[in-house]
Amino acid sequence: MAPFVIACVEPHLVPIHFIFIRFLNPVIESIKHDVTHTFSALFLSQPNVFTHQRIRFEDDDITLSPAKDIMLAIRNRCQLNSEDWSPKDKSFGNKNAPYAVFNALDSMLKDSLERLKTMRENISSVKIGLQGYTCENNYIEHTATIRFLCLEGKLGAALWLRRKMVQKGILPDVFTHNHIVNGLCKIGLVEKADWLIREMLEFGPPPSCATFNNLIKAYCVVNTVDKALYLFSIMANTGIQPNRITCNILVHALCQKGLLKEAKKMLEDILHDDDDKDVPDLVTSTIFMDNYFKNGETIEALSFWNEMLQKCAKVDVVAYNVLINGFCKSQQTNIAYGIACEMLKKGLLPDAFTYNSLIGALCKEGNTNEACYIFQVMSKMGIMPDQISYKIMIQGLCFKGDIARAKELLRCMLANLMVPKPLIWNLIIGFYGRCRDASNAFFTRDQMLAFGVRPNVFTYNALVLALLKSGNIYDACSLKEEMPLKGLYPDVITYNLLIGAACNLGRVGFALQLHGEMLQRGYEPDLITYTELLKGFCIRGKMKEAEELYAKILKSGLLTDHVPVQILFNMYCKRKDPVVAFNFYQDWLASKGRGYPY
DNA sequence: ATAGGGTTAG
Repeated sequence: MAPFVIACVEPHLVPIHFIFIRFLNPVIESIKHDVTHTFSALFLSQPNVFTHQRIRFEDDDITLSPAKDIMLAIRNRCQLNSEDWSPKDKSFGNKNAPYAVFNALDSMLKDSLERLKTMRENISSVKIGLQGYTCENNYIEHTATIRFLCLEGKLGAALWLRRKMVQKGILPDVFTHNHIVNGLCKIGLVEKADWLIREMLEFGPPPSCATFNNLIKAYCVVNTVDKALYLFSIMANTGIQPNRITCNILVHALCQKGLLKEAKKMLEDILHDDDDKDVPDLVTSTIFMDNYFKNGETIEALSFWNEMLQKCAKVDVVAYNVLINGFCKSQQTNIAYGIACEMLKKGLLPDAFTYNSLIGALCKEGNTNEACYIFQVMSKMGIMPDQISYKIMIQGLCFKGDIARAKELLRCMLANLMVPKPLIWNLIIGFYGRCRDASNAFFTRDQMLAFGVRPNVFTYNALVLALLKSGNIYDACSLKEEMPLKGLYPDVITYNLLIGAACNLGRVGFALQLHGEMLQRGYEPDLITYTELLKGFCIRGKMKEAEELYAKILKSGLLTDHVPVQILFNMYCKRKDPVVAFNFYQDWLASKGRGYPY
């Protein structure tokens, strides 16, 4: 992908890089060949291994070819991606880009040389493995491979290799197992990780505190804190002492669920006989401070900060970031700014989180000039803006209507070899949609596709909006039909957009047809759907249907804003039914008094 | 060596 992006950004730089590729390619190819052969030899000595296997687990199964994955794992360390090498799109020529591109080329060169080095090392270690075939060498090599496979997310292969080792009577150590547990959790196979820990408890190696922490964290992430707590109790039963990290994982999860009191209680219980319980843990305090800021309780948050300053040996960048973000979120950007300066004076360097918080706050204030300035400062301080920085800036600029600068930043990303996530493209497309500029919306979508970014439901909804705003309901509907062909499905927003547009055109029949289709496909209409339909009935003067629908809304308990009420009220007024309108209004007030939300 | 807190979310 990287060379492809360079090609698009700076076509005139192609020759330099091309020479570079041409120079390295024969070397790379010969080594790739060498690696493949050495590995084939290694694996072919075991007949069943090379055939593609289907590994079946108790509760799930993953189709994979472990040997291939393992070989790829080794080769990936050596691979230079020279495939996508074609200068296609020349529309991104930008005079400011060469420096960035040279930097990128420079780092790619270093990277490639680095890869060549590891490749040589790998080959020699494989050859040692073949000739010597000592157990110790194999053990080190295999556990390293397992770890690498886990980092790559190839857990099927990692588990397979582990099983092979176990079958040969060699048990990988607890660190290797922890990598597998962590890897399984990262790709969402939490149950599988749970199984592995049970396996470890039964057959060894005995799980460590870190093993449990991995799984406890995973259960918290998928919002099954009860399971995490259960695991916590298992831990105690098996004689493994929970540590600070265990506490922090659980405290964090409980706080996020709004169970602050429970979190504090648990902490007290665990730290009951801890000698230095008077010295607060920096991470724990940071979690509490963040939680209080998020609940809008600034004074409590600050009391944690003061305690940290007094009792902790030193505070760190994360603690400062929580403080800065807290003030940013409460729209006290100047204070946040001041704290960032104080942080610098203490010798703590702000990181991407710090800058992103500040930029976000400035954008929210509408101060995009200042935000742009901080954005530049960030780069000068050596912190490269990440996808989030760009997202915040582009969103702020689009909101302000400054599409020129927003697009400039998009170009900047591409020049820095960052491929913008769909969200960022969607912001630009959404802007054009709101401006009724369907042609630029689709042009941006095409650029997105050209950079290999797949549109998502939000992209389609933005495009549907663009078409509807420019009065083209027919094409908007075709777009909805196109979605399943691309593996995407319209959602409630898509339907609401179309239903709303149909109603505005007075085509209530068509709106109802869409509503029916929505129900048929299993989508639950929401308040917006009903509000749009209500509007449609009122526009066509179908008072009976409107009133029936309103009754349905009331009954469903969906009425959480005043819009449907206002639509009906305006209708009664327009129809010169002042008495009806007044009574309706009175009824609504009374229902509010009885505890209805609106 | 592995595990903990902070920035986005249409």
